[in-house]
Amino acid sequence: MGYSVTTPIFYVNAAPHLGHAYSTIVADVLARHHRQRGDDVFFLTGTDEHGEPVANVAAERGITPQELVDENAPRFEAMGPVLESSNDFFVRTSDPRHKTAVQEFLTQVKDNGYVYEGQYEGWYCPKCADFKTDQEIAEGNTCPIHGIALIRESENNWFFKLSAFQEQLEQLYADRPDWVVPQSRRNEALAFIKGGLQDVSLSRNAITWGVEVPWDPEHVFYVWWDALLNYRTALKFGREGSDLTESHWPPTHVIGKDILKFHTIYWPALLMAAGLEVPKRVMVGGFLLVDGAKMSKSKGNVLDPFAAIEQFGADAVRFYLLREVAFGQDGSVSFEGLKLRYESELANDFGNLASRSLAMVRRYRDGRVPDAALDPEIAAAFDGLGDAVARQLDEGQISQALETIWERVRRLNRFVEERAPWTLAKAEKNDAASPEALDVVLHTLVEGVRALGVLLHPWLPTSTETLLDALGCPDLAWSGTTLGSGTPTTVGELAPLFPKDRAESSATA
RNA sequence: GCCGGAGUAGCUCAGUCGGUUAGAGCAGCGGAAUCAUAAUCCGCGUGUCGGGGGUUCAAGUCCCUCCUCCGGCACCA
Repeated sequence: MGYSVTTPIFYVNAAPHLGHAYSTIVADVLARHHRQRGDDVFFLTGTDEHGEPVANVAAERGITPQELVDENAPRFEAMGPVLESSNDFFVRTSDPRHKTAVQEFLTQVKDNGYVYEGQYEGWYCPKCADFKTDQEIAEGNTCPIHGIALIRESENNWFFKLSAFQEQLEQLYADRPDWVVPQSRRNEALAFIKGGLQDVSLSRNAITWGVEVPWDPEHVFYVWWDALLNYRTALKFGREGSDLTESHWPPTHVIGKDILKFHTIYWPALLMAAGLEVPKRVMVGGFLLVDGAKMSKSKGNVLDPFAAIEQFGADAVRFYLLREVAFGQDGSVSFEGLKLRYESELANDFGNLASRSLAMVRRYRDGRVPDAALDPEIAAAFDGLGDAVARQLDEGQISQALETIWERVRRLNRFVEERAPWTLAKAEKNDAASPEALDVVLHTLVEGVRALGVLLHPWLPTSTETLLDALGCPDLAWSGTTLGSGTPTTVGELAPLFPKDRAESSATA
């Protein structure tokens, strides 16, 4: 079954930062999870390269827009491997294949009767050669960049008939209440729709850095339409030798709350205008805050994801961001918080659970996992777990899914204390007990740790593979989340998955 | 201003259709144990469930009102 998941495509004007990394990690968790389920996954990310801001920066630097984006896009592409992102393709909107597909798509929308010519009126800066939005206008009706007075101007413009989709959009939200998650964002979008939709401009003729309107070459498409269409166009050429347009539509989108309107109103309307199915689901994330304020470079207190990864590893940073901040809400992150969760949860809870489990099998059974029954209490605690986690991920409850799994991490540590294998081992030595009791404990424990490795793989891709290799059970298939389905027979050496000395060295922040 | 959401232990939050002594994690204090990365486990909270009023046999959970905070209110990538 085809499954496609996307991040927003990143605007190449600035350098990659934590926010970009966050969206990528969330989408990667979904992508990896679906691969485990056996889906044919296409995970797409990329860069948005057109529009006025890029053209402006290029002009200031005396280079062409294309030169600028060719310089910046690779920095975003390079972020993927650092984060252990498993994206299948990296789309760039300046790619000629994308541009052609955008033109075809929007021509179809026009042929379907949803595009017309009209007048766009607004405040215009002659130096920027573009219109300013109300929020952009500086004191005294001046340009925020050039400080000169803005003039009221209008230009011929192609419009998209958004208003024609008022009812269909309302129907969509009524039929599929969880189309946009979390609920609060869905309500926000719906309220906007109910407020009455006006048509929106589809093109600009004041600027040239964009995709040319095929039926009116003086215009380029307004960058948002061009950008949104990447989700569709990349399916054509994103996988060498095959066209995924049919098999991988509709996609699941991961976005940030700042681009809600484009993805939950404009985008589905545009797809309706083309006669296509709307996205499967839009998962809306919040902002990561530093000291309670939105991150800003000027504050200099930003948690630098790349420095953090260098010290703690990608797994730890992925885990931390998704664990600390409830997906969908704003949340504060810090270097101290990362260190705390690394030590208490990754090293002490999970890493140490793996260490102690394997160590006991080696110590008491020479590294051979005894063939025995599963402890009924632990079997019950794991019953239905894979399905529960899968359901939570499908519903965008990324944080809850991780918590659901973590309850079992704690449960297994408690199990060790309850059964005290070391006591059973002593009793066995004194011929006071049969080996069966200890066999059951060790077998259950190792099997539980293996299942956790499969369950946690989307969040901790590298360390879970190390763990599963040590158990001789590298299979990541989601069916392996069922207790008793894997059953390691021997255990190998396992170095600490999350060594504490990594947390020792001082913070770079 | 209008619309929406939220205000629960020091911190971050769960609390399903209203129903037994309001929960978890973290931090703190005390203890047990020793398989393990000095890692784990157990015990310990007199919390005005934002204030006030109301409905009900019964309200964190419904209604009203006030206070505080956040988000949205159209073309910002």
